Amino acid sequence: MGSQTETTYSIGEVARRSGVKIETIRFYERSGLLAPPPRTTGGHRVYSRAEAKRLNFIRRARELGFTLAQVRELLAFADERGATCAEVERLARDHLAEVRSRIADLARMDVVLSDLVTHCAGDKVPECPILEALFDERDRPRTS
Amino acid sequence: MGSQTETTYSIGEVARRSGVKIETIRFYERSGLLAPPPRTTGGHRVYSRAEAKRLNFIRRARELGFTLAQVRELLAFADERGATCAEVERLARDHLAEVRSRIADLARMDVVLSDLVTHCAGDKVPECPILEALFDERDRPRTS
DNA sequence: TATAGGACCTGTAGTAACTACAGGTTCAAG
DNA sequence: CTTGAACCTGTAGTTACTACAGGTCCTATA
Repeated sequence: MGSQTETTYSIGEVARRSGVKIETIRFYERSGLLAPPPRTTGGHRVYSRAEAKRLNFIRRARELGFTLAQVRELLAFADERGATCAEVERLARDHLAEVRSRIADLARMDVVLSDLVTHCAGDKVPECPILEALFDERDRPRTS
Repeated sequence: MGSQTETTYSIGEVARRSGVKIETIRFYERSGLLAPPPRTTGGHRVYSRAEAKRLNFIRRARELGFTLAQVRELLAFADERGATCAEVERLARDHLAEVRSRIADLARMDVVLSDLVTHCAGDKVPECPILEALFDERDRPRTS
């Protein structure tokens, strides 16, 4: 029974180390992404180095645009330490496809908006071409 | 007092014509984007052609990624029929900048994700390079 | 040891922009 | 007059947090 000196952190410390805000950490705990940590006698959360790593993982995945549901899946794969690499890859590929489709959507908006703002010749015109264009009835989504 | 024959529409008709769902129309009314329309004696909403145009405007603006707050502003400009073209242009330019910044964010995600998925060599590896990379502590956001 | 004040606690409500009910009422066709 | 589609209100759920309010705890200093 050697008394191991394990480094522990308060929620504020773990927040600083992982780059995830305190409120968000508590939110992740409520959401089941993080196991409820042990507490001090006074009720303060006590974290180990492992939680900091886990939070870092979550932050990185979120920065890459994974949803929390996807992060949950990724963490499940990571937890079950098995030959699930192919599934992780599929998840990442699906997400990449999603990201590209969002880029395509935004690129379309860019084209139309760029066109609109170039047609706006200062404030000399009584009728604003931008407003006109928006009132226009073209491009109704197809009614299936 | 010539009795004018004004075409009127039910909420369902106006929804079909504008491409905005019924629930969304009611939501827009609650949100103050649409004035509460007159009702039949039974309480059903009665719309005129003008509301259909307005809804079409909202839909087009939303498709271009304007927020409802921005749509509210655009509609206010359109309502006050004045020399506010420059302000409309500013709003559109600001939004265009926002769209481009979102594209840049997504493009960065694309780069990292593409890199991750190419490093994943099927299921032959015991340790998944994607998970490894996510656990990695690089790229912490700067603590100001 | 007392105390100040920063860090922490819970629980609730707010954000954006809808969407999805439940449980009713009205309208229009036959 | 009856049926059933369309409409009505009001509330709650979604995503991923963020922002309180109103407390309690921890720790460094005097």
